Amino acid sequence: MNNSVSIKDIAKKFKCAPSTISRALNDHPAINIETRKTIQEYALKVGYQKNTLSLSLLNNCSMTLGLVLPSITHYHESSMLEGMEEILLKSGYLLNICVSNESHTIEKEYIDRLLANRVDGLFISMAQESYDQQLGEHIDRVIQRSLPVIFIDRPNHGVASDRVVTDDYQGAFMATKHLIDMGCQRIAHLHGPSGISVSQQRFLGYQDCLIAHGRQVEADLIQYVHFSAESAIQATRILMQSDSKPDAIFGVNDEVCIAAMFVLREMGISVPDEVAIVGFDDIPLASFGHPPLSSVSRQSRKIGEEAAKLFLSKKDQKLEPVTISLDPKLIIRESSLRS
Amino acid sequence: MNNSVSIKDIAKKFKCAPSTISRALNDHPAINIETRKTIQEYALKVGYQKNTLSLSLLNNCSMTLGLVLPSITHYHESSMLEGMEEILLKSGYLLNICVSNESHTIEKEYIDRLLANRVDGLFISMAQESYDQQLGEHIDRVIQRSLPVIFIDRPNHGVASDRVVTDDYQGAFMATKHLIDMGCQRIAHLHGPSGISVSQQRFLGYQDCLIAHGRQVEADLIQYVHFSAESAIQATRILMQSDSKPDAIFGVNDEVCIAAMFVLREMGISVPDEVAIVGFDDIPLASFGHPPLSSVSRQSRKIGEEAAKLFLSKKDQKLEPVTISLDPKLIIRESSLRS
DNA sequence: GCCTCAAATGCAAACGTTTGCGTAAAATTT
DNA sequence: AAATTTTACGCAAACGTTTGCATTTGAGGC
Repeated sequence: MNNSVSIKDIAKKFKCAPSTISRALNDHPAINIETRKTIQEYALKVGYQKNTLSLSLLNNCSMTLGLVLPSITHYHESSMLEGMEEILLKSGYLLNICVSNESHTIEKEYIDRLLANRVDGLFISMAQESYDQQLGEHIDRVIQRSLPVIFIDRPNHGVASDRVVTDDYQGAFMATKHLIDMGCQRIAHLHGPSGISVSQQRFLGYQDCLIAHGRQVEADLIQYVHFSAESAIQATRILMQSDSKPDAIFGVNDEVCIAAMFVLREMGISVPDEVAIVGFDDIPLASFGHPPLSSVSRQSRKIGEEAAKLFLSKKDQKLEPVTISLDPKLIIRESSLRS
Repeated sequence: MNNSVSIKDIAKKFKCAPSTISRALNDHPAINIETRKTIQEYALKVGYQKNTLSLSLLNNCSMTLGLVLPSITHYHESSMLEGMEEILLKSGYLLNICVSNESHTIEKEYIDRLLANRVDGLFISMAQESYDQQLGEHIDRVIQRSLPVIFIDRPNHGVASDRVVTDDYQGAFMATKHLIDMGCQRIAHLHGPSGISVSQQRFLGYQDCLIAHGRQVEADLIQYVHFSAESAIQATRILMQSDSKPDAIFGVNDEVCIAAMFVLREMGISVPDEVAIVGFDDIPLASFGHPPLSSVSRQSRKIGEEAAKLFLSKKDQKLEPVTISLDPKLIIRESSLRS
């Protein structure tokens, strides 16, 4: 069943103490250089591999981290994961991935398992359920263990904590400003799920930009959608069939905007001339939309990198909570370009 | 630094042996029912959490699995991961995610770490480098440990092994057949990276279907691309600027097809009338393409589920290697529909 | 008061590795 | 040759938990 060879096994072979083998394998100078070589060669031959579990137990350090996400299928999330992996690979860590599917129960269960497995730190983007109902005891338990907890995108309520986020507010402000600059008069917003920080910040940026430019924030120009394309279809129809149609749409992410452009095309409404559109996330396919979709790029990959780096700096010294806010960048393409 | 409370700590508090605490927490009947309750309450109060590492060491079973993927940003991969997670969540496992970025060196490094951490099994989609150069010793080492290894999408060379795949050949055949049925005469193929099983199978399906219908397989109708949209741009231009233009394109995945449609639109070539297009993977945005993209759906999520189930059935009994091949499904949309 | 039995709990080993300290033998210095 | 140093290795504890077996305690039967 278990074919793995241990230091003890090797010790028996050489009729010496396990400590000698351990030192030999770690190239400890106290061991005769030839003995070392012999042992190392033998270990290689029989495929010895250090059992990290015993060390984790001993040193209270597992070199394993947890990443808890509501989902992973969006480009932003998977791209962020790749950035994180790149940094952690170099530092010798492994990453446990946990998809909560926006469920508080699942999130809690995963965090329990991660704690039981003694991860050295936790990256988390909180499930909507946890965020909505302000359920944070499962996170508190992690913090009480004095484990580094780094929030990604979605913070927890109230408590000061380490965070890595895009400045969604600023991104939304820029997008809205751009639409205003393009001469749009009635800018609609496809608003993301209401409980989520990202949705809220993007809405606030949109709202404040309108106000800052002396515009009204009209309730019937705001439609709520999920992060998926499907949910944007009906929302766009409602917007365009209302008495006071918008002449621009700022969407909470690119998927909903691409779906919106699809509906507009179906309805014979031209983009950007009749309705200009700006999305958020700058997914790879945004530039191949019809027309190419303007979007706020949020440096997804870099968010992962920064989160990983933040952990590395936190793990040794106890520092004050930090919020790293990455600047979004407005990528202007045809969907919002009016002459 | 380390705030976690152990069974020994509790034992001291109650002035009894660790074994008593252990039994009490596990509701062992040998322990007085009231003692049990007292101890359990205390454990809850002080936030005791079992240290799984010690058990992993003892039982040689970590309840942790490894997943090694070339990348994670494509819909197919992340969706597969979600399916896998769903099953593993129920079974109490955690998943270590490792992104090899198609590099053999990184893949090897990750597998080393996974083995050192004593994962109970491995899911892997091999890096192109490993596959191309037939480098498989790192995998062999895992198998020698008699750990369940389950290949996803990309198999290893020669060796009989457990696999979960889409029937790419059949999917490509269906797509090509559909284009033939639509009256297309010159069907081009955007061929994926040549070393990869998925590319090869899809090309073979395309080729065999053409031959089965008495068509020629013309070299200048085949263009090699990467899996990304960008690389498809030039390929499509070359195809359409050649002397003998195609009147249909079957692409190795949806991203390249969406990019191809973009170029065609730029060139004023109508889809599907002048060029019909069918992709592969059926990503969520396929249906919102201009026009909506026909595509072969490969049940990505189910691949993950099946892989996880296969592991669960393998972990106890040693069974013969199994290949689970999921049927692809052709989703016909406007991009290939000719009247 | 002695024996038996059951109930409740303790002991110790095990998993694999590291590491401070001890110790033997060999090499070097007086 | 004795004293000292160096070299090379062994011993044992530690990490947290489980578990078979031993032990203690108390109750009940005779």
